[in-house]
Amino acid sequence: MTQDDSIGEFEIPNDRAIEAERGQPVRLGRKRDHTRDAAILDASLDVLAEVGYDGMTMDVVAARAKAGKGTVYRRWSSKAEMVLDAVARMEDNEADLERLPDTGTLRGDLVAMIRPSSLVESERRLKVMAGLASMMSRHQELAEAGNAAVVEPWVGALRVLMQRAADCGEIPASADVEAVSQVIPSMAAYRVFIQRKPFDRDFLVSLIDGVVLPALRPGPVAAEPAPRSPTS
Amino acid sequence: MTQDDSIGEFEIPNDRAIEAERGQPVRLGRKRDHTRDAAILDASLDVLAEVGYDGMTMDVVAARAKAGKGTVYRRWSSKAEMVLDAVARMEDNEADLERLPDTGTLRGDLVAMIRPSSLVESERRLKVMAGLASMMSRHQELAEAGNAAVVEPWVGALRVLMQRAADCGEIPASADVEAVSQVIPSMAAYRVFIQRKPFDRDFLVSLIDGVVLPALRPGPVAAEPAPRSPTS
DNA sequence: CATATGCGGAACGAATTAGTTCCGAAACTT
DNA sequence: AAGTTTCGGAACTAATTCGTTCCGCATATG
Repeated sequence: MTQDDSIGEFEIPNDRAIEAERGQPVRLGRKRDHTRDAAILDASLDVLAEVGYDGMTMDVVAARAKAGKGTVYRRWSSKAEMVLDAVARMEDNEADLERLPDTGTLRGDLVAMIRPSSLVESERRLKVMAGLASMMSRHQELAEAGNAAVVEPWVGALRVLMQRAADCGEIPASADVEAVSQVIPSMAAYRVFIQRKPFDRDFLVSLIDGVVLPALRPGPVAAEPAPRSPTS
Repeated sequence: MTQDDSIGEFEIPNDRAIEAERGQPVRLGRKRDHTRDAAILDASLDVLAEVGYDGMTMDVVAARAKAGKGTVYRRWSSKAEMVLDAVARMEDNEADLERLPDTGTLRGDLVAMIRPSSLVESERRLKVMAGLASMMSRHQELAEAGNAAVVEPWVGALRVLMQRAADCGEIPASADVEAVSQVIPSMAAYRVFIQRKPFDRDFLVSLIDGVVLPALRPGPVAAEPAPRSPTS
């Protein structure tokens, strides 16, 4: 700054000075529209669920989000980074799993977790996982993001419900809560992308009544059943 | 045939005539080496398990099998057909699942199915499935081939063991054998390509003792546990 | 021996696609 | 008003890969 600078200019710092001070750049020009971020990431997840990582092209994603590719690449430097971000942010929108039911019985709680909206959302997430599957074997970070966003919150919620039932004495303390809480998510994945059967309320209820609750039920304590003679 | 044809020519037909009659062409030239088929399909499965369908290139498969691409395309008209054949033929090599153990107890049978060679083979098959996953959502035929080759024989073997135990009265007739027989394969898939933890004997034994056998165990018959008051 | 096919390998053509660049218009700062 | 950045959209570049074709050699029939 020159000697001619007025005091006024010195006392009322310009935006560049503010930027330098606060580390929050006040940039010239049109501001970035951050609602486009969500639109692009959402389009990514849709395409991912439909055709998988390798079948997904940036042109299709941009077109579906009604965005130019320049807008996409201004935000993420590559397809891989965009997908990673899309998967990571799925984790945030899980209001369902935060407020757990408390009906008085474990069965009531498990059944109460089945709501039409969560069925649709869970199926979409499972399909996203399937779309990532072949990529996950090569990309460790992506596998962890997928697990953290799709499966782990679900397992965690079920574990809390089961642990609470164990603490209340509704199920025996010896129950393997850690293993059983993985049964529903893993069999859901098996059903959605191997069996390709509908992921609906009936399926989950029969899983709860046919596998989960029986596995947690108190049983003969250390009463080894007598071996039958081999049925040769 | 003309009137000049000798009787000899008529009675000893040439190879072309044999071909026409039997529909088994007797072709000129070097014969196709069918041991190359297996080498190429095996290389396909290896590459498929490593990098997935879309990451797999025909050049790499041919090179790994020490074959030229011409040799490959003489056998299958496209990458998709080759992979479909490779997956379908996996189904045949399942000697393990044919001769089921019969130890006298269900637990003994289930544990007896865990052998080092079957662990390795199962893990490879699960990785092949993972490599196909994103493709399966688009290609119905491939999804069915994968299921028939990898999962269904495994589920089927477990179902037989469990059904036999039910018939012998070792487990209650009310047990949901159909659902429980899917637990081990689906949780194995979950472990291998989502959790990415080792697929070993300890995992399977703890699954048998922590989930499968408890779920099949006789329990309080229609004894609804008293609801606790919600833990508000 | 003449002819025809299969072999591994390399080169080639066509199509796809990640990522870049440019356009005109809109929105923001100075 | 002037300058700067973002926007959607289109054109472009460079790399990859499927599938074909050709080569020289091996192996089969006639």
